[in-house]
Amino acid sequence: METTIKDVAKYAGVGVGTVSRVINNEKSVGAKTREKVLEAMKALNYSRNNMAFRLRKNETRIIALLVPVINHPFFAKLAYYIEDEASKFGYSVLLVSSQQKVDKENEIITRINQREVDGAVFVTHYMHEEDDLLGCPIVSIDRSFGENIPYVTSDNYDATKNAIKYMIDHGAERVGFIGSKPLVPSEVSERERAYIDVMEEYSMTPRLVNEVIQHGEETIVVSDFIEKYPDVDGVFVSGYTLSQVFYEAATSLGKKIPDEMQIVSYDGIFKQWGISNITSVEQPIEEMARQVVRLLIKKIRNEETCQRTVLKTKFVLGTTTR
Amino acid sequence: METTIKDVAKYAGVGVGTVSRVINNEKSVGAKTREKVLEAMKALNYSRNNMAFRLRKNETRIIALLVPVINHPFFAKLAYYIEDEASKFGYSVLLVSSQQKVDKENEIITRINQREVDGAVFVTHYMHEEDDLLGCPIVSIDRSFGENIPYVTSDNYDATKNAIKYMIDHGAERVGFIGSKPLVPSEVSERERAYIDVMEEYSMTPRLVNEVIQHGEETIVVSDFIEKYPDVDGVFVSGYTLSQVFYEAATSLGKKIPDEMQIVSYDGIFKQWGISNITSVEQPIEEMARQVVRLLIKKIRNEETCQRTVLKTKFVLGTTTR
DNA sequence: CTGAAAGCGCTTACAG
DNA sequence: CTGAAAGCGCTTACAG
Repeated sequence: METTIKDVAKYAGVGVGTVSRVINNEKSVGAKTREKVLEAMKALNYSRNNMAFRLRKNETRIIALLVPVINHPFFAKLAYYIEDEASKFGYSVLLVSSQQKVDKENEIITRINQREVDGAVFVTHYMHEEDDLLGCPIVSIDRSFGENIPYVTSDNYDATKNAIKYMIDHGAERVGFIGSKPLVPSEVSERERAYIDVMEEYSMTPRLVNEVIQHGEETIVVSDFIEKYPDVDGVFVSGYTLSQVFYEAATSLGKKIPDEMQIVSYDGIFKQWGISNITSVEQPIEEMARQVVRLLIKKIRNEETCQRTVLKTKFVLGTTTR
Repeated sequence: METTIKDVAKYAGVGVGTVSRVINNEKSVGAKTREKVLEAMKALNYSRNNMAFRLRKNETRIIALLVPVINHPFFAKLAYYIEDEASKFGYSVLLVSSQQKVDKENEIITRINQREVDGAVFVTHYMHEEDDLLGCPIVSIDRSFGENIPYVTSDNYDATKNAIKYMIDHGAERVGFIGSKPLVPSEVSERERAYIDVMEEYSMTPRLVNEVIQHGEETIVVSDFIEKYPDVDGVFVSGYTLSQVFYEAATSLGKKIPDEMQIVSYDGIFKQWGISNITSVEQPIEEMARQVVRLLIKKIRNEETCQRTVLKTKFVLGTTTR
């Protein structure tokens, strides 16, 4: 039905090998022969069957992107740049949302082992045995699954420290921290550590809530925090959704921002999404995306990679700090 | 290197056909034989090479999703539900951002013709010859490329009409319309038509800007509009980004909303993205996504499909109407 | 119930 | 420069 290399060969009166060579632009083909083949291809409207190509070459030229949800500013932006970067290397991106379900994650791991993809970017919240993950090269963001899995992250510790000090320098005296505790060892935990260190350095009492938060439970955690620490006048919020919820909760409680309460968020800025103007530590998402793809390509090609890449964040002033 | 069906067969002391039958859960295999094969598979840590499988079956079990950008609430949400629905049918989603570039779109069309995917969802703004698009089944959103390409849309005309009447009923006397004109015939144009019809019905003067807007140019168009029609007291904004920009511009111009100016947006609501509370015609994105996938699966299976599917929107009151 | 063989559409040594 | 042939790892009639 579909025209194959054989049809083209017959039409052009050459062998299939020759057709293949023309398709792949090999120089070792006579001008006249090439001409004939090209004509035949056009006449028969031939296009290569990539499934066969891939089987033969044993590569899919596809990488998987596993995110908790794509429907989220951070991951959507990440996906955008990952796709863009991957396409520069001739790779396509298979999108997989784990929906924060562990079996969904395992499903994709199975498919990786079945060589549906040449490699994968893992942005995920569950534990996996490193051994299960060796079906293909993997890179990750913000966390490591093991020695063989490089990852990209941002300067969580320093950035958080600076952000908190900024609030203190600008008058905050009772600074709190609210975050969603990662389920697994993750660089995100550095934010909490930074907070605690600053509190110690300034001899301030920590006002800290850092729990495992399920998607949708942000509101509860925020009200708990506000109830527990009604006197805070500066808050570091770790994470985008949380910062949105916190901002809304604080304003609807009648807090004057930033006069009565300052807010800084890690990851709170998505101007293009029309989101409110919270002072934020902005992650270099584009750069993270591109780096992670380049790392993955290197892994696929069996080249040396750096196990941990730390990128610089940017402190962006909004209207929620003095 | 990787263990194949042959290795398993040898290990289990059976033929490769038998192994294949076990893998595919065919009943016609003796219990003991099955046992042996299963053991061998486990012992050798076998997993099927899907590239070979696909070549043999002539299907990739992948569908492509072509969007202008994934980094946008509407498309991200769409992608989320498309992936979810597709996975129910055993399909994966290949993500392709056209970045609003016509050559990027053509690139993916080529790849479709190369049988990288079994089908595609096209959400795109450029013209394409229907003939070029017949490499595999395609479905679309909001527009039709031709008789062979079914699409899903929302009730643009009725919803817009109702929304505008709502503003008029609530006191608006000089109602404007601002939108981004589609480059191609699209159901989105029904919004403009609805606006014009209402203006006529009420004998009101149209205050209309509907241009082709490049990504990033929204601000200019909005200021043009405001300059051109400084007296509007009600505006229908077609599209998400535009509505964000418009809302910001209006407030920063000191317009009292909704007292001096009402705003209704098509597609302006993305609560989970922390976006402001604009009265909106809300598209049933989840349902659109699921329908579009089901249509595509039907096309792939050569079943009958409905060429045009119209889904109901919801009018959601926010704080920008009286 | 099971094995040997053909074939999916390509690529790639191997000869010439 | 080019053709015939083997083979990528599967599935699936075909015989038995």
